Amino acid sequence: MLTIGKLGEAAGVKVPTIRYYEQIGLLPEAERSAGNQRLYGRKAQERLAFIRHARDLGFTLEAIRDLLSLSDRPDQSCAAADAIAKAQLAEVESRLARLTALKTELERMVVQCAGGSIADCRVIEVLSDHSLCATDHRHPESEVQS
Amino acid sequence: MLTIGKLGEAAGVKVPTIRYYEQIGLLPEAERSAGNQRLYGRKAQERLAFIRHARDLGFTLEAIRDLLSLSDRPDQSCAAADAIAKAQLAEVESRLARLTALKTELERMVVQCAGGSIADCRVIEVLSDHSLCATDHRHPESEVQS
DNA sequence: CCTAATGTCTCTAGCAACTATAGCTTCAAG
DNA sequence: CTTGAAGCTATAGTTGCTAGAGACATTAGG
Repeated sequence: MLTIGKLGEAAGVKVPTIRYYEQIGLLPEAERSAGNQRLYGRKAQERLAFIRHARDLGFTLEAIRDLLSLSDRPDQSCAAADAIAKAQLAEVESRLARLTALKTELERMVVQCAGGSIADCRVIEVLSDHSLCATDHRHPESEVQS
Repeated sequence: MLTIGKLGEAAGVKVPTIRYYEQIGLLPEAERSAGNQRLYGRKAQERLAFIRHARDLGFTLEAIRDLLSLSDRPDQSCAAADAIAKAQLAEVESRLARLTALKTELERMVVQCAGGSIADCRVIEVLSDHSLCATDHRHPESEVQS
């Protein structure tokens, strides 16, 4: 049995984050020691590793919640898990496309800057006027994290 | 003079967002009509367009605050603006690198899924075990939005 | 066995950048 | 003159944590 600190160390997750995951029901309530400290066994360790890994891949906690509940029912079809992963892939692809456009625009901006005064600064100028942009980098959908 | 609704429409920014920008001091306090409604002139319109455009390019509000104060002093060197833009470019590049790794991993995951039951699901399996991954996609620094 | 240092506990508040809600007032059209 | 849209303020919620306060638990050294 591991204390929360050891568990966090093992999984690469900070202690308050583990407590937070428990609080929002992503991890079950931990067993407690005589002195009321949380104790974790191998199952909890695996579950946390799963969460960590999915977070690293950019899945939201909501998606992870769904994936975890799927993984708890090994006899069911994996279509749902597949769909979640595909949605995440699509999300990542769309972010990639957008970031690529941003990169292009920022590069143009930085390269064109001759280093004079603000009055002639391309950075400020381009920011002031979208029509100076080569690509259409406008905010497409809502985007969060990662 | 535009009302807040018209301004938002013109700039592609939602009304509450404009009020929020005013609240955090990114936009100056607007003039008011006799009936206490906000009224905006061309300067405010340009400032909001600048903000919107910079947000679209992924700059944080803090960076935008700096860029705006730079653009208010046209006689100064543009080195600072250049540095902000370069930092943003670096940020975008690092996010791109990470997202590219994520995409690779998610594709592998999705392609390998044979569509059977959860028990044999590659998606779940890979999430359970990082050593099944081809790339090192571990969370490098902190990352936000965009 | 005692003490000091570290670890853990709960609870609350804060971060970015908004978005949503409630309950009110003002404005423009018919 | 009335109705409905748009505006006002203020507060709370979103996501995924992170930081802090103040109290208890555990462990290592002397």
